[in-house]
Amino acid sequence: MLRISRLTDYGTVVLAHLAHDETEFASANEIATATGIGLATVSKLLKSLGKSDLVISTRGSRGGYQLSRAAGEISAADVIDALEGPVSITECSVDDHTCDFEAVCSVGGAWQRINVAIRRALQEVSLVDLLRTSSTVPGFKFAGLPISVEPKS
Amino acid sequence: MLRISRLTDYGTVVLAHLAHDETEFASANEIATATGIGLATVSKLLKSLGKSDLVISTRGSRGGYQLSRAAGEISAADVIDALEGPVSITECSVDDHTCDFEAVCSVGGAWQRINVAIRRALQEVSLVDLLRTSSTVPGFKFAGLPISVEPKS
DNA sequence: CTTAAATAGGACTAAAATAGTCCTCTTTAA
DNA sequence: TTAAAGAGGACTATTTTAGTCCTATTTAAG
Repeated sequence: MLRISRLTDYGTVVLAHLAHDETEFASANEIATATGIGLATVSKLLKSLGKSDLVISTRGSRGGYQLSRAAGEISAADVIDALEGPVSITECSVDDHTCDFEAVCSVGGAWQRINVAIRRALQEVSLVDLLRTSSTVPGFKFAGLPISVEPKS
Repeated sequence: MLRISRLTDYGTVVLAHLAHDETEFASANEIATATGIGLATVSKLLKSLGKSDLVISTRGSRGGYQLSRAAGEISAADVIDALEGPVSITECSVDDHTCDFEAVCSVGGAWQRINVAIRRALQEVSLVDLLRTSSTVPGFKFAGLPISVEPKS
């Protein structure tokens, strides 16, 4: 447990596609086809990512999405923030301390420190790292046949 | 987001109580009273913590719970493992890679590295740290009156 | 100037996880 | 023998999450 939601995971895949497509521009449809994630879901993700300025959208016919900045400048923390809201490991560490048990709670501050440590780990990994790793895990096979890790549309 | 469940948070409070009670022994009832968490919930937590050998139970009248080892030897990771199962930031990093999208997924390994970093952060914080922090956050007040951070039963 | 391909923004539903409660059984001290 | 505890589950309600769908807007191209 202690995991990111599946949508956030997908969001990373979507961003990775954009980071890695040589044109660095693609429609939701293209991304859905390339990644195997449903169009509606990809679309929803891209809208959220747009609100957080991780992608830039172009509307209208021939529209699509592109990364708002270099892949190296987008961290895992950015993605989680965009799709799940700010990282905070406990409820009480989220906003202005509205925990009912605060008076009685003998825990507390240490979670904040853990939070900082986790956040640092998440900030130190960028989309580039996420891509680089995948290329070092080659040779996936299906039914005995090697298949492309990144199907080009 | 990316947070531990509320029950895990409570679990930490429960363990902190045991770590900090000078007798280091208490019944579920006493802990519930002291912490303000419902008895049934405390009871459930302690049962789970017992299964993972973080606490030792004594059955029968005058029974109760105590920590199975020194508070310094119980890490936040232990608590999360006990109450939520092993930490793994993505679904695909959990067990034997049963992700449907693996063929198409260009992400992957980097999450594992993040996972390791998070786990390390969680392992480096023990119950002792969780307690120590609370004592450095003194002077909590309710309705203008300072109240004890740890109400003795 | 019309059409088709896109994104924007929500509303909505179904499924899954979570929190919390409750019941029955066993153990053990008094 | 009784009462106070824990053990182990079953169960329910709530909340969160995932996924879909609908309508409006934007824009390139014919």
